[in-house]
Amino acid sequence: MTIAKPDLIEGMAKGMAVLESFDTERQRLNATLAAGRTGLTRAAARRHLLTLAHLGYLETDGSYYWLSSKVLRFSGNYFASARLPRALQPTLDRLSIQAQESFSAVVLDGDEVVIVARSGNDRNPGEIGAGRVIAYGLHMGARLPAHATSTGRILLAAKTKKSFNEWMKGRHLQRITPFTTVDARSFHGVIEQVRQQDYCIVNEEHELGVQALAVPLRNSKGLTVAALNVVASHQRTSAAEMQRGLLPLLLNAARELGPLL
Amino acid sequence: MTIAKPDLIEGMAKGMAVLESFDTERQRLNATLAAGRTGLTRAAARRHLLTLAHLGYLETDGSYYWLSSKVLRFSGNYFASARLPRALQPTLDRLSIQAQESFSAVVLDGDEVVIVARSGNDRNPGEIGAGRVIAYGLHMGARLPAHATSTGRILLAAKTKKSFNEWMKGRHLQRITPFTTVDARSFHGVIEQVRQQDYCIVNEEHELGVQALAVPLRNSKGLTVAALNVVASHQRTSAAEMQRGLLPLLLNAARELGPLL
DNA sequence: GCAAATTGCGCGATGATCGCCCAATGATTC
DNA sequence: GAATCATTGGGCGATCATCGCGCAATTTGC
Repeated sequence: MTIAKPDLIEGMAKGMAVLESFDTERQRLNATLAAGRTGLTRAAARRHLLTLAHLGYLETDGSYYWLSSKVLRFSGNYFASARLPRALQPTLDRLSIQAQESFSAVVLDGDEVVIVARSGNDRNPGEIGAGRVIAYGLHMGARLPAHATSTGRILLAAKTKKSFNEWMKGRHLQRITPFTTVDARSFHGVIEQVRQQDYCIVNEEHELGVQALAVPLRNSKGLTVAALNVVASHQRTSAAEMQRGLLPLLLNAARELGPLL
Repeated sequence: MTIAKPDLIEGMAKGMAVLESFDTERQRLNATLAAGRTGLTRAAARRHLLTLAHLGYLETDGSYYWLSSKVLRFSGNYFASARLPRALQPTLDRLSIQAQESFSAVVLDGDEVVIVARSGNDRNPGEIGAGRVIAYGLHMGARLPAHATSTGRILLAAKTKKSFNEWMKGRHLQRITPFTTVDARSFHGVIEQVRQQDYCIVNEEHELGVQALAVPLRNSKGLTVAALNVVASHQRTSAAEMQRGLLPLLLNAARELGPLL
């Protein structure tokens, strides 16, 4: 897939780049900004923005552009078609009711994990309309850095050593919090440990005050297809408690889900 | 937006058509099928499929293609940027806990409504892994026909009469269940009634055994920006009960949300 | 109120995309 | 089993959509 033949549509690639340039940091763009973010010329960016707006994927006030709800078509179709999220969602819902915690299932996409199913009432009660309404920004389709998350480490540990080494090759692990493991040698050790215990606890390496516990989801052939995790407040729950109270829950769910994946 | 200038990128429009041709009915396509669904030539469809696969939006086994989890980037970015779903989600979560029912917020997109926020535990307990795991297929980004849904009718009733008439112009209302209103004259009456009562109950016109109650969500300027609804089993809850028990809840939520929209 | 910077957009040149066509593969029938 | 038919993968030259330059209009800064 990495090898590009001379019969690839360039206009489409640029358009997708434009559409992706609307990310969490920059949600409203004009032609100049989009050109800057995508590397296109201003004129090209303008044409692509106009086209995308014409097609309904962007809304515009004439000079600035932003994503419209039409982009949800894709995720809607994905959720309708992909068996993975459909198979996982009921279990996640059940878990969140049983444990009163927040659960997510993710897959690996490059150096990030993508949330494909989630459940849990982790909004801050009483804070409705205030700053952050979805705690930790964990919505469907959200992407988080693989190296600093429990699920990411599970999925990295599931790679063959060769494939993992390739992934690490020349990679600079970004520091997210003061506790993030950024040293390559240490990180190799961390992954090795995950391989051995077959679960992963990450403590405040991605978000301060948050700790997460993840397990792999393997299909009936033993192939890891996703990772399942639970996040809890660092203050409220200790790592030991997590391991005692939540790990069996996750492992059970993973075992139960195996045949469906 | 409807007027297309001669500086619109055609390749991009075709690519998006290809990407959208993976819908609920057809989830796996090869070049020939995609060409048929989009109206492109087989050669063009093939190039676009290859391009999309190369960019990571599609996965392929060499001949067939299907959506990959990368399409969730867009919805992820949309959820991160759009204030509407962020503002609504906590309220919906609260409602579903209070009422133990399933709530959705939707916006209108052409002749369909798109779910932009939802909550509720409407999975069928004990049916895990069986046929339908997410009851009624109500996932984020799902699209439902506007004319047969409570929310759709709310949003249609919010249009000016002129705009509504344009929407109706030459439209054939599709029958979804034996109870769906398909006669244009009757439908005008239905919408008129929604205008007057400012809420909408729809009974088994979209799915047998399901009844829904919706109210408009208006911003502080009085403009209807979305619709909020609750669905319940027809057997379990009567229309009168819905009106008595759930309508006040919805109206309260709508009033509460007004300033945030 | 003037100058500098930014933005909107027309235009001719160019190269990416078009779809026809052929070969290879798979399906069907006798 | 062989021969025919249907379908698919992919090359090739022509053509037309896209490129980005550059000007005019507009906004910003002082």
